[in-house]
Amino acid sequence: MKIGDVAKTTGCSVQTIRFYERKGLLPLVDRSIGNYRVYDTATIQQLQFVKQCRSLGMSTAEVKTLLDIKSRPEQSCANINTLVVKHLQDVVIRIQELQALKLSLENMASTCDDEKTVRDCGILNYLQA
Amino acid sequence: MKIGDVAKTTGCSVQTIRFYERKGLLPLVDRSIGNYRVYDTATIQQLQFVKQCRSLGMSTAEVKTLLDIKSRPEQSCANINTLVVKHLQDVVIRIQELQALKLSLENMASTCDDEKTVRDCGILNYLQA
DNA sequence: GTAAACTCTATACCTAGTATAGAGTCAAGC
DNA sequence: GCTTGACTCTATACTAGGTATAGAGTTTAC
Repeated sequence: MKIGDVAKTTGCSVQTIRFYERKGLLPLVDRSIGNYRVYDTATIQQLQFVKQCRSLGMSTAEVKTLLDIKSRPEQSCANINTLVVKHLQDVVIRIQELQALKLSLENMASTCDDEKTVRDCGILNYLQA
Repeated sequence: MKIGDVAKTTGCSVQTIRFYERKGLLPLVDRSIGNYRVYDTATIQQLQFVKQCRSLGMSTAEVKTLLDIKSRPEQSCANINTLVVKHLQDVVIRIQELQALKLSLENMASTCDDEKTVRDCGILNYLQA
């Protein structure tokens, strides 16, 4: 399978696939005579794994860590749990931050309507306070 | 006031202040004989305005737009409201995305504990499905 | 045989800063 | 007057996670 086909199959762009390879999230695959990348099933599955992790908001560093752990199937999976729980905590914190932000913005938005001049704008007043 | 004092006063770093100047969020201020930036009160207030907007999650482009509008005090402030409401909507959408993400992560985390091997890890299984 | 579609590498761009290097400036102490 | 340390200057490189190009080579269809 060539990179364009892999892109269609997985929904990742061709550039993104090459980017993941450079980042070490995908192995250096074999090349054809014309120097085209040739993908095997295992690598395509790994790309789907990476994509899934990324869609769950993990950083490439986190994904790389997971891939490392994944390559040692006999060991304990405790550090996988740790990583996921840590990531989950980060998401919870981010949600809290954004909810606080939302309150501030709603607060601010309520101080003005469309029928004032810039000089008398409640929002601008809020922002300057 | 020199840039270091402005940094202390506002809580922005010296580099960030210069960065904002380059981005057009701050004017090109006067220079001393030794080519040091000399800040007046209005510019310091503008920096505080920028900082406040940024702390509300606005992009520098949004802040620049606000500054532009702010400079025409006689006009209607309708587009300020529009900008803020749009930004608020973005925040709400982001919160929803993160909440969906949180559910997925919790779901995934619940499929495994620390007492399995990597081979049998519920989380990895989930990520590969 | 040629044209279109594909792939290759390398490089630049994006956001919102942060972190350096190397040079110049200023104020205090001696 | 001279040195030392703290400050400032510009320019450049780096971060994450890609995206977008340029210019060259390859493959495929007709």
